[in-house]
Amino acid sequence: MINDLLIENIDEDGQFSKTQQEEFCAYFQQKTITKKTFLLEQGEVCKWEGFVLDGCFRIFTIDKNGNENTLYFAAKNWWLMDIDSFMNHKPSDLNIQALEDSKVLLISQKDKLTLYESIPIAEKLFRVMFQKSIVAWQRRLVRNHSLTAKERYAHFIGSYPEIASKLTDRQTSSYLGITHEFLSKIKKQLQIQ
Amino acid sequence: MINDLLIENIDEDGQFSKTQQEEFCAYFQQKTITKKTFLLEQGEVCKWEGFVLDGCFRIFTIDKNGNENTLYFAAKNWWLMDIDSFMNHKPSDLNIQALEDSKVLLISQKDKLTLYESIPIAEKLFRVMFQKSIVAWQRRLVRNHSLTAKERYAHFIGSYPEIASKLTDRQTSSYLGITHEFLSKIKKQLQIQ
DNA sequence: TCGTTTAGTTGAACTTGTTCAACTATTTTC
DNA sequence: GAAAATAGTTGAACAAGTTCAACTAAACGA
Repeated sequence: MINDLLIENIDEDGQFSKTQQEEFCAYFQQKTITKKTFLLEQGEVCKWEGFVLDGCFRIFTIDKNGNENTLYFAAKNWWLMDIDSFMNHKPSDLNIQALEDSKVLLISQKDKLTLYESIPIAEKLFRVMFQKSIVAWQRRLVRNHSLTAKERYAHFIGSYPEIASKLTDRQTSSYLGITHEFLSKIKKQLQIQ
Repeated sequence: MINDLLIENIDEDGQFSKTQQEEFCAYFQQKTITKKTFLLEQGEVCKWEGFVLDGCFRIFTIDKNGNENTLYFAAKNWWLMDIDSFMNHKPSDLNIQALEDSKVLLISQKDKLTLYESIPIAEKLFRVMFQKSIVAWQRRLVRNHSLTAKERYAHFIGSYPEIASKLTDRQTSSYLGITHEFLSKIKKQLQIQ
């Protein structure tokens, strides 16, 4: 019952024993989500941490003006959750929606705590995962401050071509922090050149 | 030899025993840094994680055009480091400079590893710390995408008045992602209203 | 304390990105 | 397969933020 993709993702360096791999995977439940379904809607408490086995999700907020703001996309081999809501048992500000038919592994709050106690190495592996995530957020901030929208778009499709190809322009623009009209103009400019 | 500020910061819920508090603190070395001194310069490997006892630091990048981009400020009771450089022993992209005479506690890479092995609870406490940090980065991104520069400035001085009061406008503007000229104009507008 | 550097201010011209509206193309749904 | 909804395109007017240059104010170093 070991899920290779999951184990490979969290335990790159093979620190788990075979038994631990099995126990680790046993905490997760597989779930199938159809396109456009919300895995989490703002207002709900996020009761799980998720790992994408297949498909793609968009994690986004909606502000008071109704504008959507995409935090990130989670395709195969990515984690997804509202950390704040999950940690503090409070209503989420985030929406998590499947962009296509998808499969995820979910672990509940209770099982996550049990996991950390039962497999102490897991604590370390998730700490490292969160550290890497911070680095990625810092880099994104710097890009947002130092690059133009055109440069950010080029960086995005260059860095995540598989994800970018699955998105509508509206979804891409809400990730880049620009309007979809302006993205349309950027794409036109890039064609001409 | 227990440093109350440090213990209070990392172990809010009092999970450490007295002995563990002492051992934890023993890994840290105090260092005094004079105003304008760099605790880390880009190109160096970040060999420590730091905790600010007193004073204030600015953590920033400099891009190819020479533009400075401030990731964050670290005042008393904040952590500071280049996570990527520290984790992966690679040259840092970041600069960390004291804005005033400051005192920090530093823990070396080696001691950090020893600490995690010797006090397993520390692993959990740092994991939680990193999780909180991700939440903060996500919120900052959403603000950058959904608020105007004027609104971001108002949010910043409202949220961190003590830090904001120590900064030059150039430092503040490099945090907000705008030019210092434009910040000057924003401040004028806010006065008139 | 004087001279020099650094920081802040202001205005004018400019660039980047937004808004709104009208249109076309594509998907979805029944 | 038609109708309806959603997505993308384009243009014109506008707003937000930048650039450059010239100036003033403040801080710093010898």
